[in-house]
Amino acid sequence: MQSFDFSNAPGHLVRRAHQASIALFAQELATFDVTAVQFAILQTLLDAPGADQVTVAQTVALDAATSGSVIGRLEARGWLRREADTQDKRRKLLWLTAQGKLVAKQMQRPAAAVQTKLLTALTEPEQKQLVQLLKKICAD
Amino acid sequence: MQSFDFSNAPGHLVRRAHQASIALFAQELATFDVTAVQFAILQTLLDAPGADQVTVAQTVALDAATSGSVIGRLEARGWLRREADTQDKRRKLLWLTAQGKLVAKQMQRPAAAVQTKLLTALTEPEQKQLVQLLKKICAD
DNA sequence: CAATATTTATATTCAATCCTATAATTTCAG
DNA sequence: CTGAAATTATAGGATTGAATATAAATATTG
Repeated sequence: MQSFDFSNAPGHLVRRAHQASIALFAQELATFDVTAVQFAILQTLLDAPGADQVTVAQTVALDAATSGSVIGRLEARGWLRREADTQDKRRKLLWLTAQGKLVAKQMQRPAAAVQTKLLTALTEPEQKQLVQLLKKICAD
Repeated sequence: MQSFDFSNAPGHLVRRAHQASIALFAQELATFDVTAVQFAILQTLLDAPGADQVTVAQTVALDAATSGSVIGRLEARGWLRREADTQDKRRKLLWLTAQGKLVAKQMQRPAAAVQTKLLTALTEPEQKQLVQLLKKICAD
């Protein structure tokens, strides 16, 4: 009398995989006390210094309200600063601080290790396949 | 000067897939105003009436604190009731109300539709493969 | 049996997440 | 140019989620 088969429901599996990913990230980057989303924002700004919040939110796949609050925490931490855009006064442009740049780079190696460990149960071809399949269902 | 390749990072893809899943669920079950986690708990109790919170939490893959708060909301909504276990007074046993049973069953069809729609971009063999791969990385 | 350890539920705290609304700007249409 | 529409940031509210601490009860060990 099985009501709903969770063990094979992709939605449920994706939630669990996300849980595992977040937990692994926290563990692997414990010294930095940073979350996966915070890391993503820092990396985005490493590549695109001076981006505004909307652009960052889109890059990282967050809505504007969420990115705003995460960015606020990164600012409080001294890893980035917000600067009003003189051209468009609605915008605030984001810049990593020197310390922000430094830690953002230091985080790259452990963050890459997270990706590896997350897939450790899979063979190499399976790993590639999973990434391809996930990309397909995430395509806008 | 690509710092970190998000587009191929499984952690990031899993987060986005989870986002998509949650959004689809909310949309497909809008009439019930229920979340995926709430649905999972209701289904668990349909199969295992009288389970305690720890058992439910394990079944659904949540920690006890989180499941406690979700269950509190379901109770407030009148979909389940908590009953102290006379054998073990630490425990509270959970039972769906008549209304809870009814809506839990009504939710099954749209919830199944979510699973289908989530994988709509994939071919049938790809769908099966994705589920298998996710199960592998979620295995305890 | 008594002291300790474990288990269960809950409260608290923090973060991420989204939604809605609001304020300030900017852009666009007429 | 003026009014309407769109954009940007932010605030507030709700849920999910985990960690930690606590209280109560049960189980285990000496």
